[in-house]
Amino acid sequence: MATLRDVARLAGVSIGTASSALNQGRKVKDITRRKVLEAASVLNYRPNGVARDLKTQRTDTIVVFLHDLAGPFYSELIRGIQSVADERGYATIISRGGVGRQIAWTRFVVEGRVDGAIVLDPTVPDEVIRSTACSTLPIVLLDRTLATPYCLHVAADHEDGAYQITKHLLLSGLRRIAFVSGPIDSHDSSLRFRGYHKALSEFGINIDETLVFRGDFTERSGLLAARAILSHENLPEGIFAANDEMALGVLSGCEASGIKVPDQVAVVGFDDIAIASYVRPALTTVRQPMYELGGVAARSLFRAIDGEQDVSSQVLPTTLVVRDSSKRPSVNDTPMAQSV
Amino acid sequence: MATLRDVARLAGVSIGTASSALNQGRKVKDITRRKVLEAASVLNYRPNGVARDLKTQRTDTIVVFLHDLAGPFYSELIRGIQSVADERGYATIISRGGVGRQIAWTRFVVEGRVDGAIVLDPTVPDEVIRSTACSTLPIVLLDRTLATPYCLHVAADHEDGAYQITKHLLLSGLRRIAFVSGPIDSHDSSLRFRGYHKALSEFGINIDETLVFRGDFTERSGLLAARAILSHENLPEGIFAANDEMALGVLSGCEASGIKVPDQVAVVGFDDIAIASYVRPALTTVRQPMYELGGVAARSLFRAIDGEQDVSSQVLPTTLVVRDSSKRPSVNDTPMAQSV
DNA sequence: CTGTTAGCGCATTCAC
DNA sequence: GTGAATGCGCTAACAG
Repeated sequence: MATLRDVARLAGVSIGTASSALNQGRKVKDITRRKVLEAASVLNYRPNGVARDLKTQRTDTIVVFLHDLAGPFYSELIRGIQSVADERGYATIISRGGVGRQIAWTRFVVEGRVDGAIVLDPTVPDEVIRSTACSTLPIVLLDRTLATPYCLHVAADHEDGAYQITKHLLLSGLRRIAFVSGPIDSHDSSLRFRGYHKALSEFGINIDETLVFRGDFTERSGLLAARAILSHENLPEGIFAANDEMALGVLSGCEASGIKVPDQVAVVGFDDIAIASYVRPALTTVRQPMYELGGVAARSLFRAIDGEQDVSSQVLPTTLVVRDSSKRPSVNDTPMAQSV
Repeated sequence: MATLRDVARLAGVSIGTASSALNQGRKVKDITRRKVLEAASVLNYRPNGVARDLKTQRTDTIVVFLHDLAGPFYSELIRGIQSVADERGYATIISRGGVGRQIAWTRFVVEGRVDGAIVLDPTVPDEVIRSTACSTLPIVLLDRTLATPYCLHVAADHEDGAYQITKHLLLSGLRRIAFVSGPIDSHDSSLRFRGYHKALSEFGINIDETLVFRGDFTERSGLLAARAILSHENLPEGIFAANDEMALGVLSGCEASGIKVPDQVAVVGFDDIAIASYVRPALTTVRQPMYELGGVAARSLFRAIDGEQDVSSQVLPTTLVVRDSSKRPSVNDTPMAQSV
């Protein structure tokens, strides 16, 4: 592989001149530039990025850590991030969770092969983040908070989303509403539960412990929860699953038991995954503004990279998406947003 | 940020010794190593990966270029790739298409910040790949062929998959089968058409040009194709859409026109996306072994990185997935009961 | 076992 | 405008 030195030699100039001819560094006579460019082309010269990064102490690259790529909204998130990274001429690299996450974390974040990181992966331990975030490596946390320097937070308003969707059920006249939670250590799930709780309180309803079930965000756990719920002596009127996957499981469970949704029981979820609008009945849910979240996260990160000190945490609003799974036969509902 | 020199000084050893104490380079007396480790810990030392990459001329990183992340099987592909990259201690970075693709391509591939690349993105021009693939940067192409050195190919057997699914319809007694293609320049779509053609030929049926429609792999184009097809003077008995998204559009089109699937017309797709099993009727389709494809691609890439010369192209078998959308009434099926 | 030294390839400062 | 020289931080080869 040809190096800058080879190009310079062939062009009959110094290495410094070759460098500034190739980049827009200092002024170079037009003839000289042409010579250098031609030599570079002849030798099929490609600058060595690693050497440049070492010299300039910048990589112009950010990394995004995702737990999994399967979710449909991750794509939106990435698009949002990229839209602002592209503008700045930064490359965006995506790293998926799993076994290799530690390798990637070490390589990119700890060993400084990127200028900043955005993390949406609950399995990255707090302490790991705390011990790596620093002035040369700011980190933006999505859907999680962690009070430590050089660490910013961006999140959708899960609590409000849960509040809205619960209220939607309450306004439809439902009162006995079951809740299927995510894993016990899920921050999102707690916030959603809080919103659920808040809406009930406003209607003077206390949490009925027998109507709260624990899932783990998988479809299967939703199915199991549905079985438990449907075996309850008196059926709830609504079921709020803390995410759509579980809501799909609940739907299957109801179908298997011959319970009609929404006539006998309304079912709602959270996230608005793609399948939500395809399943029958189409699922009422809450949509997070993933594209915007990505954009805001990236902008915050760049501000931190630029050395701005106090970039505050940000919370973005969610949207209620009303579909068939919560449409009561008798009630006129008030659709806020609409489905595909 | 502390450097190796700082650590060495604090530990009272030479920089070379510090280096070999931190890595598993050469033998270091246990006491010395302990001193170095402690100094590193005190200074919160982190090795500079960029400097190391420059020195060692390796990055231990591969990049995967994907057109989009939204597709559900991309996640599987990545998992397959990672499973083998992880084993080798390589980091896997994912790069999405779009505006930033050029930035990423230049930065990672051209400027040598990775050791190899896997490309599943039809929008990367052939010439770009041809001009960058070299001994220091082998490239594995997924679902595409390009005869050029240091460039390998891995693909699912699209033709055979299409052949199988068409034959499945033929064996169900259908004869007039429409085909909805992808974009004209899609290699995948051509191969699928070829399989369709081959199956028909075997049954002594010639291609009926009036039954071939062009789509662009989007759901919307499937819907449009369905409209065109259903306006045909005599309805076909089956519709083979070259991918599932379009098949979903066809399904919508049939529903909108009051055409019953599969009773009046069978509809099949290709890819087995997640929604395929949720839609009603559930979609008959062809599944690509994405996880395996990823694994095979990564293994081939590593072989090339290791300097092996002739790594041959590989083709992996697909699987027919029969669901309701192709079940003819005569085949004794109860359209009343449904299950996931 | 450990210290010294020479680059990896490039951008950049200082002379001219 | 251009050339020569310096060093980014590290690994590895060479000497002790």
